[in-house]
Amino acid sequence: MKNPTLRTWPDEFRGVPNAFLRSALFGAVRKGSRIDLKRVAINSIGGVQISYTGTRLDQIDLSVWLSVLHLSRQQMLGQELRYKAYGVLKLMKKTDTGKNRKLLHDRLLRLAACTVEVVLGDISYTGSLIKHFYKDENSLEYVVILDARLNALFSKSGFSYIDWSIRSALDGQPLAQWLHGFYSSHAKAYGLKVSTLHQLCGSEAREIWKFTQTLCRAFDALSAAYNKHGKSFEYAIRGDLVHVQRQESLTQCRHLSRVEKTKMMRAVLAGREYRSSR
DNA sequence: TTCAATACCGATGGGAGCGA
DNA sequence: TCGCTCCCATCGGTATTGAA
Repeated sequence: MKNPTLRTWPDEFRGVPNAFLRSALFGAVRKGSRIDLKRVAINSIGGVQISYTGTRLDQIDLSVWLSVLHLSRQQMLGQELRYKAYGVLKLMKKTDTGKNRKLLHDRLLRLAACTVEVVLGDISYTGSLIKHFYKDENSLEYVVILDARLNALFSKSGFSYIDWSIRSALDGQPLAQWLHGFYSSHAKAYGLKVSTLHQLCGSEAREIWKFTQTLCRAFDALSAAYNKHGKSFEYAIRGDLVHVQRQESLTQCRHLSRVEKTKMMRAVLAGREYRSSR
């Protein structure tokens, strides 16, 4: 059987499975030591079940993984893919320094050494995020092999596009990056409790008020990043509820438009009055 | 283009202290 | 007791410079 390729997306976006954006798999955790987990259930919503074995992943791991996927998206999964560290760092908008190269190597190791079990309806995936990788010492290239079964996580409605410019603008702010991914995976944002976000993002803050402080800073940063890129993002925290309003992407507008059209047709067929919820 | 060393910056959570 | 502000330690990231 011929190996599949990933779905493709424009250069300014990155495709990410919703299961990963709506869970604490790539958490908004602080810098520093990472704990090792053994088949731990990861907090998630939307009917996604994830269990994880390996070193705790963070937003930098997600950026590295997305960069590898981006470079691999038009090539056959399951085959050797070759990249220079310089190219990957450039794609990640990181400076090409010894520290960052070591960081890249460590993150690739982490992504290759983990095991993720994802179940979403009739879709499931068990395996590492990078099947295999090594550094070719002759050509100084990284040789990466991605599991062909990863393709299952990129079903038509199972993944989202995230704006790479906005994500890059939030570098160094893991919670803001997590929020960006989370809200990018929803065509329409709905009210959520602060405590729910606290669990979903995998924050290590022990007290909710402390997390709320960080959350406000992260939302401010996210809002500024959206504005800088000519888009709007507004939030409000009322009591323990978080409300978000943002400018939807083109694909999400199309999706919402399809949903609205279906609702309208059903209402017309049933002889009911139709009111748009948008 | 690749790699390394160094100094400094800054995001994050922890904890002390304070007032209601 | 709770919620908040402020300060601090940690440690990953950046800037700069230079060599191969």
